[in-house]
Amino acid sequence: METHAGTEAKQRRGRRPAAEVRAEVLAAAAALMYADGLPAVTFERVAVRSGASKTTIYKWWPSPGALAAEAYFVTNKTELQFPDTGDLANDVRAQLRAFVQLLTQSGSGRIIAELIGTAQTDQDLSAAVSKHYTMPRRILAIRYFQQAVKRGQLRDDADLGLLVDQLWGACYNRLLIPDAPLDQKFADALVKNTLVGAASSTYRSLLLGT
Amino acid sequence: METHAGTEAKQRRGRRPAAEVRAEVLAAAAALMYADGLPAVTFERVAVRSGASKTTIYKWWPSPGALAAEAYFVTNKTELQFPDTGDLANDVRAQLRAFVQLLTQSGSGRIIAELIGTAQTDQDLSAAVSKHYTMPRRILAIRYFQQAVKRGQLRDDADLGLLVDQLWGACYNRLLIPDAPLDQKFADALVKNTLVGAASSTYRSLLLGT
Amino acid sequence: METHAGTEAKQRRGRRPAAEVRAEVLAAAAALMYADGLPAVTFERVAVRSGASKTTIYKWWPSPGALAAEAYFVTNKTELQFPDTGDLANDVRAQLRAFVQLLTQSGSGRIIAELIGTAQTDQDLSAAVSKHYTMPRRILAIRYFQQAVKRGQLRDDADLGLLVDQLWGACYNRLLIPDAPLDQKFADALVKNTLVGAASSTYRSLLLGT
Amino acid sequence: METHAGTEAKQRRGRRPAAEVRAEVLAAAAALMYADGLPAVTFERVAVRSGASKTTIYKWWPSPGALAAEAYFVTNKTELQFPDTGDLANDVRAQLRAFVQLLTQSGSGRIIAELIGTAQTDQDLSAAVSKHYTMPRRILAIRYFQQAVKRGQLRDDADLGLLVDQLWGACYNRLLIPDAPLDQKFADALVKNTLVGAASSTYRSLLLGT
DNA sequence: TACTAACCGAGACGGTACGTCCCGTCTTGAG
DNA sequence: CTCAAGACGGGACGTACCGTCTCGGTTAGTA
Repeated sequence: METHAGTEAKQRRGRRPAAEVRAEVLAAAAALMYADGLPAVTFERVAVRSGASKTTIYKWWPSPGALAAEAYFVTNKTELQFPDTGDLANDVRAQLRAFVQLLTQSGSGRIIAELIGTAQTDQDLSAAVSKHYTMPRRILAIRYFQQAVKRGQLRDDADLGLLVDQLWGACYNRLLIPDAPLDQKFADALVKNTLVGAASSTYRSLLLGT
Repeated sequence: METHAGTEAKQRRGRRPAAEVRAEVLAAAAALMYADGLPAVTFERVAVRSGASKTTIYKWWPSPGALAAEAYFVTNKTELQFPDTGDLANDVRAQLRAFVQLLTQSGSGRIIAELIGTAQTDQDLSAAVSKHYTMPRRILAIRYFQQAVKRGQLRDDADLGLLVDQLWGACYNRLLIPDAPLDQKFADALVKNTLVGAASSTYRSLLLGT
Repeated sequence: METHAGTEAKQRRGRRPAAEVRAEVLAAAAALMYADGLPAVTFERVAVRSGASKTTIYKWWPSPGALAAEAYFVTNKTELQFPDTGDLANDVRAQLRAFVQLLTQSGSGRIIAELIGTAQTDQDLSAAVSKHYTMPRRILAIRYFQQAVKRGQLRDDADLGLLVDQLWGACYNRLLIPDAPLDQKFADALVKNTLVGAASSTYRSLLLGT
Repeated sequence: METHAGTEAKQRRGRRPAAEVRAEVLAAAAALMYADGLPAVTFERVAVRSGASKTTIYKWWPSPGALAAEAYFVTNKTELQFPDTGDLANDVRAQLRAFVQLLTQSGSGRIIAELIGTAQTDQDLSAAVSKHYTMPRRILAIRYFQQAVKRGQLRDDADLGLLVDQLWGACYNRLLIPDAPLDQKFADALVKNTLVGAASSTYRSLLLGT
């Protein structure tokens, strides 16, 4: 309690409030991540930068990737919402445009790519990304699509989960395997094709006619 | 021991043919990769296992990832082909089924995922994957789609590159972000929806009618 | 398990008698020491093994070494005695043989060596060893020697403290710096030489004659 | 690259001559040891102070203690010699006085004590101390005693190794277990008693008479 | 054919991160 | 309100890897 204040060199031994430490660790991880990318988020550097000890960090996060993931999610607590105006194409287009915007304009694109990339060899990170990021968004989209089915905008037999992979998955694909550009035009075309299909009318009839 | 000095310990003196060394390095990298995954492919271990020196390996590959990529491509020289029977849906479905098969049944799935994952933080690997793997396959698919346009099976204004992302990209998405299963059923539904669209007939007319 | 919550997990709440806790701590320390040597006696492990908290242990012992020392002394409460039959050589020989026996046959040898060793860099342990172990034995020996002087078996001007170092100290030397064997033969020779000296009779006369 | 010299920040990567590195490591270890005692000699600190990497240090020394030992021996390359003037008592007294001097006056006493102490729980250090320090000195003393036997100054049946333990061992005992002072008076008394024995003349006759 | 010069692979080096263990201090929550 | 349970900062351990650089043996070029 420092009755006689003034000690300050010897400070910082012993226990500090957990919440305080956690916040500092996450802040340090976020700073490193935004500055130098995911590989810069090591337990070692985070410990030094945050003033926390490695022991403490190991107690709370299973891997540097998982720590980075939480740091990202905490600093990017975007409202999870999928506005429903009743106009399927418009709503989805708006969502996808925003998503492409996020991946390309802000610094988030690289970080998300690195998170997903690292998750391929880090089970804990993979679980964290799925639980706190991709899965909630998938569920939200599917709920919206269920409404669209009720409104008669989507076929009754449409595979709603598949739509997510065709729309957002295609964007992730262009993010992670950049053989083709990821932009608004792509988003718009994606929405259209997913809804109306790429087949010519004659071939379409053939496919459905059977 | 070593009564006749140099019988086999000294074997490795003098310079060996570059091609021979390269082959051994790639073989060692492949063995490590299949046994313990991509993180096991380090210059250090490959050097020990292959008998080559680190210096040599550094001369030829810019990063462990790039070495692993080449090791994978060399040991998986699948024929690049896209059989064209004239039946668009069937041809694409066959391709996608084979692709899903590759990603799920063989050990390739994990390795491809790890390669793409690591490529997010390894420019050299990213370039190698694109140049030797994804890009050639994208071009092949687009060429096929161009034939399908000529045959009147795809709309004239269809974005052919986008189709690749919707079909293969969706598969990669389920591989890299495993929130939903990647199987034959998914492949089939993917083909159908990409060609005919998910919109109900009424909403489809609305979208196209305008 | 735990149908009625807290049946035995919560057992350790409320304060337990200090004596009981002390005993458990010492028992845990002794167990660790005999099993894995002195370095295994850490506050951390003793706390876990004994169920006591580190705070408690810190309150009673200044260092792991001091704790280990007490654990050893408590479990080895050998009667402090120096039987006096009146026969100096026999009495001392018996004592020394028993001492060598202790150091070599039982597991005590290693532990005593480690205690003295660690005491070189642990003031508290050094003090504990001296106070509870070496010093009492030194005093006992000196008292016996004083009797021997009175009986006319030792020279009046003999340095009695020095005799302790020559007898027991030599044994400690062979324990701590094992360049030569520590056995009964050594003990016997030690006693003889300490009493009669190593000089030849002529050289002895020369030395004393002056 | 770096055709134009002058870079100096990037220096110190890659390999440096082994001898140079070894010397710097030993110097750093010695400095730490003399300044703060043996516990200050950790691989970590030595690495930082010497500029060498931990990997390198681990390659050459099995434990911090062994490193410290070598650092001590290197900086204290005292001539190994045992001057033989033909006067046994004088020669031994001179040696012992010098030894006591070393242990008490210079800073060596504490270091030797800590080395021997740590050796109790460090096999590698124990071996190093024996091989490079105690054993050579023991042999030297025994050689001298053999000459004294030839000269008729020591009894023919004297156990020469035992004399070492009685003389130097007793000193080590007072160093390591400081229950009694270690000084010149002690050294002198030690020499005398070891040669002529502590028994009174009557008791001595009794002992020998048998 | 001997003899030297250039080259190149084997592997030692500095740097950095990993994950673990321990010490000594301090917050916190159970009694 | 007290005190032990145990979380915290600090720091060392021993290992693995990266990327750089020295060293010494081989080969090729000279006498």
